[in-house]
Amino acid sequence: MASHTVENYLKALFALANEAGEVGISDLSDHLAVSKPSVNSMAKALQQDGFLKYEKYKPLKLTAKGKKAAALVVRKHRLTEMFLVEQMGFGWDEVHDIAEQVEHVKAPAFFDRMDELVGFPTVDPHGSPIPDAQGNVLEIDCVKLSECAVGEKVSLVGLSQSSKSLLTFLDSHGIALGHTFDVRAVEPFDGSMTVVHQGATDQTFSQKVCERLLVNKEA
Amino acid sequence: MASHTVENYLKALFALANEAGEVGISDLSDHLAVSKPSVNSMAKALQQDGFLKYEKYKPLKLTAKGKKAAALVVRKHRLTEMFLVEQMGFGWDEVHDIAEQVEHVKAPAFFDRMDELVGFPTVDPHGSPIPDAQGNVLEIDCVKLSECAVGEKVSLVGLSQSSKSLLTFLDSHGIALGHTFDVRAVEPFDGSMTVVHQGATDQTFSQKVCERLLVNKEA
DNA sequence: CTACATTGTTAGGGTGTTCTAACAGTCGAG
DNA sequence: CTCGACTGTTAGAACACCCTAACAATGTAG
Repeated sequence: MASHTVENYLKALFALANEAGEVGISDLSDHLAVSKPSVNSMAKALQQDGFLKYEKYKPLKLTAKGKKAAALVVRKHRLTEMFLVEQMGFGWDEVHDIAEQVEHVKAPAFFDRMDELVGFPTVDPHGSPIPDAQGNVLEIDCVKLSECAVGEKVSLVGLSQSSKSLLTFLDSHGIALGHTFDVRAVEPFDGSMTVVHQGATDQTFSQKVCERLLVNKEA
Repeated sequence: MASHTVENYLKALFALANEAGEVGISDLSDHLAVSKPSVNSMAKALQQDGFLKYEKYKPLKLTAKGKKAAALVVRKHRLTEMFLVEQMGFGWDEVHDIAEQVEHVKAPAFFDRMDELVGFPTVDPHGSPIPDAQGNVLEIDCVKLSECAVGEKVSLVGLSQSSKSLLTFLDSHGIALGHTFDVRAVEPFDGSMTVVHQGATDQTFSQKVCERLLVNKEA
């Protein structure tokens, strides 16, 4: 139903709205690498189709219909990533770009079969939740590693805005989802943290890295 | 490189040119369900890009570049079909429409991995040859069942223009690639043929069906 | 409260792909 | 050899999406 382009706008809206709920034209313009006038006119079109609430000079807000449509695109993206990793043997740092394209396929059966073959997962290879077939998204209970205090023991459950370079960095340090960290020290000067990885090796991460690691405080 | 649309034109050109080598504007117009003026202007564009030789009022001819590009699209399509059947458990009658969309993905690694996972096949689930990565197409040695004479023993190696309804028909008669037929009788009135299927059951097919079944005379 | 930086909007234009309506060329049947 | 049927072409317009240039609104810092 929705074009390639519309799906991409919805996905971006969904991603940017996560916390705020509201998105500015410029945010979208940056995120999609498209000019502001383009976003502006697309905003009008999306409102026309009932995906968006839009008033001049006001931030954009997805409607219920828009949220659902966006979640279903995200679902296709994340199921594809999961399938690429689990069934096709790709690395978690290789799958994003491929999924970006496959997600636009219009064939529910294709994604349903992927879902089945990877065992109905709830999170993708980067720990992001996979919306269900109705477009409902499960919230994951986690905090940024950068917000943890010395002495806490946590495990990695996800990444915020995983990028290829972050994934490569993590790979090169032998870090994967589910791994544990004991927070040993936080450097007040630059916010870098020293942790014990998997109860074995000491590693130090910059604040930039720590802000991207989503962890779960262990029971 | 080539857009979605261009890939579809190339694929159609490739399919229609198989025997003739030359294709009329109207053929493409019918095959792609697009108006003749649209085909006309696309023909000019494709020539501009060196995919096509086009002169006013003359049939269209793919150049070497065009043939290769087309073969590579067909390769993506057929590899996808093979993957859908072999790895994802779809029926041979379900895969065409999905592959039609997946074939446009621009990610060589994705198709290379499919190729590997299904064991570098040379034909797709309908017996059509899969062009290699350089765009070379292997010719398959076969004739139409309708051209066989009484007494011949043949095996099914492919289908010409497999459509969903043909595949469903074959499924419902328990017929699959590799199955054997002994030609028992040819009805002169309507060209229908009676054969022994898999050395066991007698079946009668209309001429329409027999023209679509590509078979190999057994050694 | 004004001034500037940021953000958003309008106007106008470009490309790719499609269409319909009208016209022109080609080719076979008589 | 002409006529009609078919095939192909031109002209003109639409839609989706993108852009730049110029202008307007907003909101914050002094």
